[in-house]
Formats: sequence, structure tokens, C-alpha cells
Amino acid sequence: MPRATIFDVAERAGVSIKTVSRVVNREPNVRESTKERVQQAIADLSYKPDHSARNLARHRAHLIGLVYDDPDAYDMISGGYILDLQQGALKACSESHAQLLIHPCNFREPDVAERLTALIEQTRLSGIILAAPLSNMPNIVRAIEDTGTPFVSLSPGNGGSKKPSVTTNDREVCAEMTRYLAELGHQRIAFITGDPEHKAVGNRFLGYKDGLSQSNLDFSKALVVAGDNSFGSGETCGAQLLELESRPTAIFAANDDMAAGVLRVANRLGIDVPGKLSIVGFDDIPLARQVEPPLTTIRQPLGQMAERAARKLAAASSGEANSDLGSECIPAAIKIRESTGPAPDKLSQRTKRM
Amino acid sequence: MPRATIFDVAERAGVSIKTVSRVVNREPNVRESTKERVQQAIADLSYKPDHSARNLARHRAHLIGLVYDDPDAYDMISGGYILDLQQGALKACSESHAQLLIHPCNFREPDVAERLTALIEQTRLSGIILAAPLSNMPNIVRAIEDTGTPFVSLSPGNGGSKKPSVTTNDREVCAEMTRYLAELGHQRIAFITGDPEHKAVGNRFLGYKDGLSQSNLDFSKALVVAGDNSFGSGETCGAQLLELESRPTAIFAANDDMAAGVLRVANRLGIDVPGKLSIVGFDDIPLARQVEPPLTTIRQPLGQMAERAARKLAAASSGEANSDLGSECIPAAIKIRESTGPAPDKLSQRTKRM
DNA sequence: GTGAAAGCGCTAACAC
DNA sequence: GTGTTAGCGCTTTCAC
Repeated sequence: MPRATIFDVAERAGVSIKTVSRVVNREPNVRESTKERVQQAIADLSYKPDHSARNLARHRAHLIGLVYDDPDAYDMISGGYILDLQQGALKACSESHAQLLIHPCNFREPDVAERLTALIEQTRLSGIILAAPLSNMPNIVRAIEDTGTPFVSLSPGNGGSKKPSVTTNDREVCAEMTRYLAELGHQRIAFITGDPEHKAVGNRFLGYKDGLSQSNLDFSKALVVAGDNSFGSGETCGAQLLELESRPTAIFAANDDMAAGVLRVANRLGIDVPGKLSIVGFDDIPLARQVEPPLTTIRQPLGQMAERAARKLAAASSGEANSDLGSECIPAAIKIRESTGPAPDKLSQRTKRM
Repeated sequence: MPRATIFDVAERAGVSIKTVSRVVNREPNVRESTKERVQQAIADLSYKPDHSARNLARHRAHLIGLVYDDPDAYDMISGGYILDLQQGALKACSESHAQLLIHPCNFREPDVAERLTALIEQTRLSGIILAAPLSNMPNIVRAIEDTGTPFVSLSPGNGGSKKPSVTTNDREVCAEMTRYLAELGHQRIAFITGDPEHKAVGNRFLGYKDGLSQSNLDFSKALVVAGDNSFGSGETCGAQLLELESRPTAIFAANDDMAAGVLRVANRLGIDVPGKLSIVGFDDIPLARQVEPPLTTIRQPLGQMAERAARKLAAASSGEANSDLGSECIPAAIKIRESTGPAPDKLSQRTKRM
């Protein structure tokens, strides 16, 4: 037998289709008794409203797009953060009976914006979650704005902007982490920066500098190298830092994939971690706990952030009054594990290095 | 100005909407000259067909659902294989201008089937890719079948079935890997099984046994322990095996997460890999190359498998003649890296262990 | 509180 | 080759 439509339900309940529509959409002005009759009919026929028809009539789909940087463009990115993102967004979506469309995109391709526009207009996305670093690419943001679709940026990293966003306290928590290392006695703390396009990751670097000065440690350009967020770049940068004449005793990488790369290099070089070298990352992806020793890192609440973002969009799209989809910040937290320890004793270190 | 509809295009091109529809859908029977006029009008107005309207009229969305086991249900699964799956499916979808809906689900929950049914019926999914181990759960398969939606299973692992599927040669390649270990001189090769629900993973175990006998090695139950595909279980099982009186010299884990878990335990115990212990996994997720030493493993072509599956579904949904969506097998390949080596010399090993 | 009627933007079936 | 006419299954006026 064919699927039940709203007409079938109306007939069975002895009401008009409008009334069925009302109870399905939880609109007011339906007597309790008729409501129950309708619900019974819905159950009897196992009626399920058709999304296409509904979206067509509403001029808007109950669909949220999750747009993020394509991990395929990198050299070994474990991508755990993407699953986090998805899982958070999915949670909020299922609560509001919305669907999630994932749209990884490679911002290096010339037609990213066009494709994004096409996606939005064709599917009539009701909202978009734009993950960093795409959230700080003007062409992408503009493309979305031009469609008039509500969107919230994740970690756009630009303090000034007034656009809806969900961020974390990258800078502050990185300062805290740096102070933690300083308190362990580390004096030469190196930093591996991430993708330069990624402003939130840039804030991590600023936090590192803050932490240094708060700990009365001098900032040295020689202790900063540039990675691109990938594991591969972590290896390269790590190798570079560990060859330095006056080697750092701690390395702070702007994300976990790179930190894991450093750790691998240290292991290969036979450098004891954390005995001779402390390593910290950022994100707390599964990989952080899968390497040996497990990484001290910063737990970025990516799942929660995406969830919040999706929830805002869902609320806005269902026209809730107080849904301003403003900005908010969910703080990250330091996770101390086994890749950090007291700075090596200077004397023994010198001996060792000869 | 409001979005252009098919009427606007028709008017501007001086044709009927049906003709516009024809060119948009690449149907035959349109004169080249009018086709060009229409395309020009489409470009001028930047017309984009509305998916909801189209789906409603067609009784079917251009939407493919990717259904997989929720990684959140496990203790540290890096999830790299999910991204692989998504990426492959996404590739095929974008080629056929379809969208991808992801639907992770926890098969331990009582209402999985219901929720899946609701998803399918409401969104009128045009096809479903069902990833293992869900592809061998009768209740889930039945739920999909009841909706009449075309679907293809990924690695269902049941040789007999005639349902459309894309598989890999788990058993054969695992036999090959086992022979490889045997050829390196290993005599005590242990195996860590995966999720018992997961038949394809079960086939890996069969392959291991095949390889053993092909190498004239005895199978010993004592060398088999049961994991659940998670990193955590790999640690547990690894520890168990390494405590054995007559310790294995090689451990074959049914997936990379577990192999990485074993590696971590070996590192902690100070057991040299691959000097004293060889470790191999299955999947070739990024993690396999991120641990130290990088894992010898089996590259499962998950991305390709998902891509093939999506392509079949897309073809079937656009009513192509020769789209039987039958079954096919994409072979996996052994990747030798640094976690395997010759079996330790017996003498030195005995000495060591005293 | 409830219902009738008019679309939403497209495809499908058939006519020309 | 091309156009006409009905829907698809729902939401929205707006009337009662």
C-alpha cells in the first residue's frame, strides 16, 4: 500500500488537512480531543510528513549545512576534529528534527564559492555552520551572506566582528598552557604555528607569547616554526627545532596532529619524552591519547561548539522569538597527560648533549 | 529580487517550461539552437532548480544516505575509516549532483530501525549505503528493505547473500599477511579479533587461520583474544598476549586502532618493535602512519568502496539501463611499514626473557 | 477552533 | 521538437 498522506490522516480522523497540519506542527488552536484523534490516526497509518513537500511550501528546508575544510587537502590529518564537529551538529539536528548536510570544501579551488552558493540555493539550506578556517575567508563568507542564509561561524578568530559565532578561548588557554610549562621550569619553549589562514590558530600563537611574557620569559623568533596543521608538518618542524644548537626543552604545537608529529620525531631521535622534552598540543583528538606517551593537550569543545551553533540555527529557523544567534564562547581546558614534565636539569642536559 | 523559477527562464528564452525542464534534465528532443537559448537564459538569471520541488514531483530525492555505526559508542576509535567512507561517497555524489546525508547510528539502541525508517520515508532517500557492521544486522537490513529503497551493503561479509554489496577480500588478504609473517620466521602469531557482530572482520580471522595452515603452522586458541575494534580493547588484549608464558612474536590485530593499542602496550613494556615483536593491523587509517614505528597493515579501499556504492545507487536512481547494482569486490593490499621484521632469534629471546 | 482554496516549483503524461 | 495540463504533499492565507 502506498504511503499515507495528510489527506488520509484527515479522513481517518474526520477533520480537515489543515487540522492535521496543525497538530503535526504543534500549532495552537486545536482542541485537545481532536488533537488526540489526529494523533491516533497518524499512528494508525504510520504517517510521516514528506520533507520535500513541506520544504517546498515553506520555502525553506529543515536542513543545516556543515561546511568545513577538506581534510583530504593535507598530509595526514587524522580528522578527528571533523567527526567531533559532525557529532555535535548531528546531536542538535536530531533534537530539532533537522537533517545535516556535510560539505567539505577545498578553499584552494577557484570555484568553492560558486559551489557553495549552488548548494545553498538548491537545497534551500535553513542554516549553515561554517567551521574554521573557512570562517575567515572573505570570499566564502560573502558567498553565504549573499544568499541571505543564516549562518554561524565556528572559531572565526576575529575578535572585532559582530557576526554570529561560537568560539573558544584559544588565546587565554594557550597562555595558561605556556605558564604551566614555565612553571615546570622550562625556559626554552618552542612553538609550531598552524595554517596561517586560520586565525583562531593564530590566536594560539598570541596566547603563547602572552604566557611567555607573563612568565617573564623572553620571546625568541628562533623558537617559532611554521607548520600547516598536518602531522607531516609537525614532523618537519619538530626535526628542525630539535636540531637547534640550543634545543628547546618544551614544544608547544598549535594542534595535536602536529604535536604527534613532533613526538614521533623525538622518539626516533631517542629523545626521552617527557624526561628531556615536553610536548603539548591542542584539540584533544583521539590521537592525543593513542600515541605514547599520551599528549598533554587542550581539550577544544568542538562538539559542543557545533552543537550550540546548530541549535541556534534550528531555533532561528523555526522562528523562535529570542533566537538572536549572537556570539558565545565555550572555554577550552588543559588536559595534563604524560608528555609533559619538569624541565631537564641543565647540568645533566649539557653532559648528555656532548 | 526573488529567485528565478522555471517560468522566468521559459519566458526569457521564449519557450515553455517543459522545454526548460528538458534541457535542465538533459533529456533528448530539444533542438540545439533552442537548447542554447535556454542555457543562456539560465545563466542570465542564474537559475538553480529547486530540489524540494523537483523531489516532490519526482517522488524521490536526489539524496543518498550513508549509514554507519556510531563511533561514539566505542572507547577511542579514531574514526578515520568513517572519513574515508564519507569522502568516497561524497565524491560520487557530487559527480551525480546528489547530496549525501550521514546517519551514524548506535545499533544497541532499541529504536535504531524505527529512526532509520523515519529518515528514509521522510526524506525519500534515493539510495542507502549501509556500512559494516550494520550491514549484517537483520533488523536494520529488514527496515531498509521494507521501505523498498535501493541500498548497497559495504562489507556485509556473508558470502552467500545475493544482495547488492561492495566488499573487499578480507579473508584472502589476511591469509597473505599471515603467510608474510610466517615467512619472516614467526611461529607464534597471535590474533586479536574484532567486534563479533562484524562479519567482515570475522573473515579476517578466518584468513588468519588459512594463512597459518598454508604456512604449516598450528592454530592455537591460546593465541587468540577478543577485542571490539577500539584502541582501548587493543591495549587490553595486547597486554594479555604479552603476559603469556610463551609470548607471541607477532600480533595480528583485526584493525589498526587495536594494533595501535598493542603497539602502545609494547612500547610501555619496553618491548622492541619490530625487533622482539611484530605488529600488524588492518585498514590503513592515518593513525597507522602516525604511531612509532608506523604500522605494517592492510590498505582497505574504503573510500573506493563507498564511491562505487554511491555511484551504483546514483545510476540506479537515474534509471540507467545497465545499473544492476550487483556485488563487487575491490581487493585490499598489504602495506609493509616498520612494525614488522624477522622473528627474534630464539636463543637470544630465551636469554632475554630470563 | 476549524476548514476551503490557492499556491510552492517542479515533473509526467500526453497532446500537438 | 515542443507545449498543456495535471498533479506531487504540504503550508498559507483568510474565511467561518
